[in-house]
Amino acid sequence: MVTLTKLPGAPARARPTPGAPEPKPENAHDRCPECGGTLARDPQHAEILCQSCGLVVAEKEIDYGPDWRAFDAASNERRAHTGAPMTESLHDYGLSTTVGRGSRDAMGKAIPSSKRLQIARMRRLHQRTTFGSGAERNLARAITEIHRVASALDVPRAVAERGIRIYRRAAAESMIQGRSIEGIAAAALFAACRLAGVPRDPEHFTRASGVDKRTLLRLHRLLVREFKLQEPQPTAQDYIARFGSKLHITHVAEARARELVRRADEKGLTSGRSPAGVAAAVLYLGSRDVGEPRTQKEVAEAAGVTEVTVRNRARDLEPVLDAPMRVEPAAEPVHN
DNA sequence: ACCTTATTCTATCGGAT
DNA sequence: ATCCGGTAGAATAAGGT
Repeated sequence: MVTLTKLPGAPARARPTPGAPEPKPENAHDRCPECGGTLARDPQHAEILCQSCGLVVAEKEIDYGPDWRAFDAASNERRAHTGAPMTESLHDYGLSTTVGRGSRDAMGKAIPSSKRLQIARMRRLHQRTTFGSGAERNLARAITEIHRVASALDVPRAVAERGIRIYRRAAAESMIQGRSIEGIAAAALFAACRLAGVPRDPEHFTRASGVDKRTLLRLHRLLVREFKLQEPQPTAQDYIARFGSKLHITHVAEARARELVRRADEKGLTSGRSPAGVAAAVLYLGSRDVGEPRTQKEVAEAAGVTEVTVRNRARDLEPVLDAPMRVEPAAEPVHN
């Protein structure tokens, strides 16, 4: 724990800003004894130093500012001063205690040899009853597995922990019986990835976890159904900006494309279709509508779909084309 | 393990500009 | 020559029995 510093009159700060030693000018009466320059405090290093000559006036200052106080259970948890952080990564959240091995008791007194045997026995029993129970052991196995696969696939730690949380829930609701731990573990991590918006290819999962793709997806569906997990579904709108900029179209064309998607969604013309394909088609039609046409080939390439798909989606969209959003005045003047 | 359904992809062709 | 529009069959996804 870093000792915090605080000068009289300075605002109380409970926590140093991490990574920013921001020396701040202090009050006028705080002057450097050497050069008379302004003093500043550096909470990171618990020092007070002169801004002009760099003299360290005081070190290891005590923070006399108010301590953090907790008024409810939630802040109590956040503001607790002791203990390792809780984590999903250990089967018992890292909160369990164990019987130690030392030859001295908590007060530092030597433990008489007559009691040593008894304590060793307690330790053994304690371990067996906590970690040794079937459910705990399986949970630990699952967590190990999730971490293993997560690191093989470069899944961020926070996402892996979310996967573990899902697994715990599945275990709590007796969904593991009759299914493989590895399978549920992989599916839980897979679901966590999708929920976090960083989906992984099921193929990679299969390779990293040894769970075959079909099983993985089936268990994943089970988890989604049971827990009503809401995965963010990418929409065509999400892709328009990205593909649009690849195609170097103007905002006018992009706006037209968005308008088309909106109308198509209303009429249910996009459901079941790949959002990338829809995005490609509206960009094709939209850019053409506003007089900066792109070929099917170009939009297809930008969207990573084939020209056929562009054509098919474009054909689907015909019903919404009859009321074009005229951005520029009609090109052809009428003579008569 | 096998079957069903829907969608997209690959490959290809003919017509239009 | 390139673009466009359409078709046939393979591949894939998701699902059910």
